[in-house]
Amino acid sequence: MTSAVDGGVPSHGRIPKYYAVKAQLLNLLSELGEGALLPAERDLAARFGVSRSTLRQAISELTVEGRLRAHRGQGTFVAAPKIVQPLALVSYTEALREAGRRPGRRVVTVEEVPAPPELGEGRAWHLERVLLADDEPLGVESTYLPVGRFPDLLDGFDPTTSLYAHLAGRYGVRHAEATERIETVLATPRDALLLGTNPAVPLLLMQRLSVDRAGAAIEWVRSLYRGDRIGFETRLRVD
Amino acid sequence: MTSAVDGGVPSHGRIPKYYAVKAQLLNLLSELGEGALLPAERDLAARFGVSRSTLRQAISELTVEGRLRAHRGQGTFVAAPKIVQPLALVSYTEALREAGRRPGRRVVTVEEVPAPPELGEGRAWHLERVLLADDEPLGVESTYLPVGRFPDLLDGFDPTTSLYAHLAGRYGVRHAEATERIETVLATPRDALLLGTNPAVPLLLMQRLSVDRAGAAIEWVRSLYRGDRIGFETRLRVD
DNA sequence: TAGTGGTCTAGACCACTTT
DNA sequence: AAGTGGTCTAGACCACTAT
Repeated sequence: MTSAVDGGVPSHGRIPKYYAVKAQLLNLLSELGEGALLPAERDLAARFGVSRSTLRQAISELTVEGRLRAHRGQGTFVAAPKIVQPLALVSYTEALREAGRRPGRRVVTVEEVPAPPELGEGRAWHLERVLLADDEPLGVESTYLPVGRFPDLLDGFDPTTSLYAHLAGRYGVRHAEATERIETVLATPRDALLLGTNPAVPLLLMQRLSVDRAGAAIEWVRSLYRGDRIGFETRLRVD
Repeated sequence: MTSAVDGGVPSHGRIPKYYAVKAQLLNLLSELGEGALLPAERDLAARFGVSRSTLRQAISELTVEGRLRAHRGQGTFVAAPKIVQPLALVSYTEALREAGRRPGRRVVTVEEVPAPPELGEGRAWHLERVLLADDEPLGVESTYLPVGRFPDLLDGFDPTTSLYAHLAGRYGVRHAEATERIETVLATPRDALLLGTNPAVPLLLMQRLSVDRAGAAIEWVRSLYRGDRIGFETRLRVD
């Protein structure tokens, strides 16, 4: 049986030229193999008989999908597969190690600011860090913590190490529960600089509000992950 | 305190022109308000003193972010806010009703196919449906179910209604647990047609494998949601 | 038929990296 | 200096929608 039930869906229109080019590029990628250098855009455009703009639209989509990686001044390379990270209350360090990658962090900002609304009134520490996997940017993470609860947070804390480990060790804090929201957004020029990508690449925006066993808000985290390099996995149970 | 710890992040380069245009458009959007018709692309390009291509790059990003919605032949409109759907083992029907929207489905395909590897050997039913919210496409969902377990699935099942309700009512099936993976991808021309969007819009790809209380695989689902119209929310607990 | 967004072209200049 | 990807332009044609 292969009956198709019509539902009012329009028939396939003509296929845009850049999409045919994308299909040809996919063949080329599998021939070249991971890590290989792609021919220059101007050469590929000539080979496929399209303008450079049209070729770039195809390359742009493959970049978004994580199949290609462009380096200004160098060229475009066939990329490695995406990382899959569990969606759970574990630290970035732990999760990445289990995925067989080398975690790292680069501190961008440490400052005290008015608390974001999610944490209520008062002041908050703002810690902004670029998350690295094998020394390459995977995401940028902004963590906000209430100053009232952690007044001396910065004493003896190395911001390139695990914050979760520090909170547990120094304050005995246990993350009990969190609400997390996931959506796609585009990079701002600032995000793009931090992530080493271009503004047209979609990111996974994750916003998390964590509470401890007493129900008090511990942290609010806003993370942007490169959609071309990472996906997330979770287990769902019936309540 | 507002000390910034240097982490080797490059200083801001020059801002691309399309990004300045995007900022101007954002101002315009808040003046116009939800549902308003935007001036034509050629007029906006003239107003901002840029080429139509550059204006379109700005408009394209705002479309991806869900702030604008383009209709070919009609114009571009200021969009409504994103839907937020809980990430849980509840049916689409239920979840959307709770979000205050009117759920709907449009059947694209009903067929019997070789089972996808996730379901093991054998044959599978493939049910492909466009998910609607207030009559507009929100996503496209492909569900695969083992024919061996549900041999007479199609008898007395209206594919425009809830599959979960049918499985529970006819077979007494309880979804006990699922593994779900989330990432971003781009639409193919076929997806774009089904979703009424253009291929440059990133989608949220969700792949779910559900098992019953006995641990047997019940279904494998591959869903594509429009990233400009929906986000997902989940609650995390420490094990 | 007129106006809209979607696609495509040929050419230009830029910032960046390598030689 | 030469080559790369990133941005931008002016103009063209298309499919679609409304009148």
